Amino acid sequence: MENYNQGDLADVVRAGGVGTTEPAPAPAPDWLFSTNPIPYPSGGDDRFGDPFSDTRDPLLHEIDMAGLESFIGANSTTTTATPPEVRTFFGVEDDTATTTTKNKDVFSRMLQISPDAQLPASTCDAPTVAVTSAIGSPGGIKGSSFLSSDVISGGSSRGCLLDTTTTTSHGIQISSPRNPGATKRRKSQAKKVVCIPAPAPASSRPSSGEVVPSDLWAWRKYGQKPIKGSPYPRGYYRCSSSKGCSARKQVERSRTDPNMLVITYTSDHNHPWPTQRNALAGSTRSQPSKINPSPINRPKSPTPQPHTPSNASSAPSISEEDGKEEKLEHADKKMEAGEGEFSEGIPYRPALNDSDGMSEDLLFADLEEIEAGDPMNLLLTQGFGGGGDGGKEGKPLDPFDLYDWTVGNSSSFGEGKRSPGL
DNA sequence: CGACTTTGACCTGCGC
DNA sequence: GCGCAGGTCAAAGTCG
Repeated sequence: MENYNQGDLADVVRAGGVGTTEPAPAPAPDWLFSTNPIPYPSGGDDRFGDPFSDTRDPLLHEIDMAGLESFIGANSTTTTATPPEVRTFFGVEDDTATTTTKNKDVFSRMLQISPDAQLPASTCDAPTVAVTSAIGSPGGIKGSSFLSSDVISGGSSRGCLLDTTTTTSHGIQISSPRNPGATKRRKSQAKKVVCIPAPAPASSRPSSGEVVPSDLWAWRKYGQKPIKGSPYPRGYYRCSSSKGCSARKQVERSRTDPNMLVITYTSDHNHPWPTQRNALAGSTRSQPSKINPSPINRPKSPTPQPHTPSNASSAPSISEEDGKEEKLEHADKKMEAGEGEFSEGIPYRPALNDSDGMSEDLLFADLEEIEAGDPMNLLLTQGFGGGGDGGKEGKPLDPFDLYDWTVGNSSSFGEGKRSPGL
């Protein structure tokens, strides 16, 4: 469900006004929220060529809007044109102020999407939550888009998925890389840009530095390039869950705000969520045990929901600066010990059933678990600051800790490590 | 052994 | 048409 369809890129991610390199002024621009209706769940024809587009994002299922309200809470700098749905979603309403200060902080760091998806790096410069409007999209912003793992789990509090689903006359071609049709549309290709606060500038890890949020999908890095004008390199990832999957994402730090990570999703997954262990194999490595996403990542629906990463830009990972290594290690050990794969409060169990056939019983049993002890759940219902993350030793639930930030796909993503072809 | 990361080279889109 | 910059490939090396 990459909820964006195959429309023109420009149509897909269209934000208004804020320029690219200039940090946006504090007040959120009008384009932050779509004025269009937000059909949720999505459907219709803007599915970006994803056969699974119909299915809702599992993550979506994880959270109920009510929870979101409190979860997303207050801060959002919203805008005038914010539709009720959206406002509610982001807790724009005043009464949502129940969210903790942390929550506010988190959102205060949220991103905005640049009008041009091509310039993601500059999009997140402003500490605001921006949601591109679904301009020209009959469907408007799809719920799943909002509730991507990025937004919810990975970025949930820390990031914002910007996705506008638009159907344009162009249509997108999802084809093999070398396929002219695909490569040709460099600028017209639909993309989703997600900005999330980055754990920290790669400074702590000069060479391997980037911290890439994980998500349910398995991504394999296939390239990295320095971007002109940006001190940070851009990493290129493709979905490794399925060979034929054309889903890709680019990860880079905002040139103006190193604390922000800009993730651009291109194309869509042509397969269901990875349910097999091996499908996540890669991610395990790059995102050591982290994959495990936060509870939120665990698909709630009985059947594996195809889903678009786009929504999920990320799952929880531990901040690099926050003792990520230790935590990860801990998590890994737990997994190995069978204490629960994906411990750390990460309910996601990809291997539950090889064939997507997780029984409802199991599923719901899991759900109960989630409801009972799921950090995200707590988060959603209680706001940040309180609950315990399953594996976090009862530490206060820090929104930032919640996310298991990967070490930039492990060791990769070293900044300036590579200067290929340039 | 399989999957991932790294990295130089190559290809292609896009602006001038 | 040219050159730049971005995007992808693929070989080599690494890791669990």
